[in-house]
Amino acid sequence: MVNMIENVKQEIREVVEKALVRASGAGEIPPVQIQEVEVEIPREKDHGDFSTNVAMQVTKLVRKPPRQTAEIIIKNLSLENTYIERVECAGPGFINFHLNNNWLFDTLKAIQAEGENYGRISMGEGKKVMVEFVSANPTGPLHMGNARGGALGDCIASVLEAAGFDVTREFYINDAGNQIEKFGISLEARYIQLLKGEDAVPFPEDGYHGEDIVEHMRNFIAQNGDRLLNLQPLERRRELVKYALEKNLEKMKNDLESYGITYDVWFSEQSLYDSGELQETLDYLQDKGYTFEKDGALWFKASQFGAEKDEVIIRNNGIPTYFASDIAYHRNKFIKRGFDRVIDLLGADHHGHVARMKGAVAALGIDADKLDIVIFQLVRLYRNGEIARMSKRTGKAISLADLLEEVGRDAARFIFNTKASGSHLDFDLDLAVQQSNDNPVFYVQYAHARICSLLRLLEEDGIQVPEASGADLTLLQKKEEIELLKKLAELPEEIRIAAQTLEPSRLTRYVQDVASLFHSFYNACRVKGEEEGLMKARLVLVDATRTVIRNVLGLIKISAPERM
RNA sequence: GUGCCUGUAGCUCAGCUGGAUAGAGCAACGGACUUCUAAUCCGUUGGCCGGGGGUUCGAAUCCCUUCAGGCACGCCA
Repeated sequence: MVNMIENVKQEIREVVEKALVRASGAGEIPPVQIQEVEVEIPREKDHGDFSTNVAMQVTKLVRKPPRQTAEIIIKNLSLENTYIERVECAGPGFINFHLNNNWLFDTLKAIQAEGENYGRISMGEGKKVMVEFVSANPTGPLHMGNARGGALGDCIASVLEAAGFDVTREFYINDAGNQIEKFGISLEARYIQLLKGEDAVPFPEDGYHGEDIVEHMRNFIAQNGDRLLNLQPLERRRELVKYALEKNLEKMKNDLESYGITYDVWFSEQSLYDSGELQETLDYLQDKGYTFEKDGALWFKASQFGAEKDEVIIRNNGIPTYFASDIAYHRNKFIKRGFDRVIDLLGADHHGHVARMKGAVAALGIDADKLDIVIFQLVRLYRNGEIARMSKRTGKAISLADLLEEVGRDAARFIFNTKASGSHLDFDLDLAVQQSNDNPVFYVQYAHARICSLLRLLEEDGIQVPEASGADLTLLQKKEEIELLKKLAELPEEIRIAAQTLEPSRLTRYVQDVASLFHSFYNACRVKGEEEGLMKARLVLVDATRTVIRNVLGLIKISAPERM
């Protein structure tokens, strides 16, 4: 659980805080109370390894020019037993810290010691978090929106795990309500049509017209014949829905599995009806006076809780809306199951749900900040430079299964995580399968394979990766070695920020940077055949790079091939 | 009409809880393999950060306004 960047920042914070106290004690500046000294890594290498803007922040309190304050702070710094080698005042009043490289060598030792756990942090303190994602309507196949939401949600979950949260991945099955009703009517119509001819019964206008419905009924009849014809429609539909839903769920489970996603819980919406939780929730809201009746329907006063308008929760036909069961569902998540935090992923077309859902959570007496709703923008597919809507093979809308078949799991997961969730994403199908340097997936995997190849070759000569403590790491001096090392040191910090912002796309960028710096190193420095001390030090570095690449790829569940 | 998201290099995007000279990849151009994988590397070119106001020591970043694109505004989910 080492986060060397955080350690060094903390060291600098402490040293600066002490200097402030000392300076005010000596009467050089008035006493200043500062919440936390901000320490950052400057963009420009000339500006040191770390810097702080504290002198500028206190400029009003101190009533001196920032540069002068900075000089006073610097004068009072006590740098014994720190990584800090040199300090200077620069620009409008920044204090820049130049470190000796020992912190990087310590990082290397930490990477070797922690191995596959390097990067993990304890930020989450074991708190229970649920990530609910995809939760696609089980009436049809998974589409591109589900594909992005799936990659995103699964990686958010992984990032939170790495950050020390106790994560549950959950899929909410919409197996109740209106669309299931429609599903049943559609299945039934096809069932009768298949048995008694197209004209026997009209197909409902607003039904599901997809070929998959017909397909289900064909299979059902092959297995079960026409025995449902004599049943009451309600009974008949129930059987057909049960059959088709099971098939659809199985297909979804399989598709998601081959996409690398395994859920801890598949949660049924219907179960909220059956357990009485839905009714309990509605009673609660009514008791609290958070509802009112209008036009024969029951409404939730969402506008009292920050939403734009009120929402119907029980229709005038007595049937609860989707929103009603979603409120009960969130009550279940927080209260029945005690999650400290819940994260829902929704496509941009559902963003209208955010304010009212948060409002509902607040109405339940739960801190609405415990619910994060991540909205991701929708996907546009490109092929041959043009927007691709249809699958080449099936001629229908491209499904997750089609995508996996065409570009594979690694490329799909990686590319869906290259952009921030709020950004629109253009997915270039041609690029995703290209085995070239244009393709970021291969670029990173190639770096890993290259490292493995190098280690393999040395091993054939009887040379192993040495213990970091037994190698003279100070021999690592070249620019390419140091740059790579610094990047490796950033992994825990990257995970911290990715967990905080719920943006796994940081990690795909990060691992590309690692790969890039490794390739630069590889071209500038030899390992095999070098003088033994240097070779050993570089071996430790190369092995640590492999660990970092593998850990990140493992986190986003992308393969790290040893040969390419 | 109202709300949300987006607008940064030719293209795809970072940077957005304010910091120093706005970054990366691709594309374009010029280089590097007798030596560990050239699926690689090195260098060069490329920017009124959509426009206009404001806040401040300082704005791509915060506020207002305006333009453009996407999405949503249902007793659908």
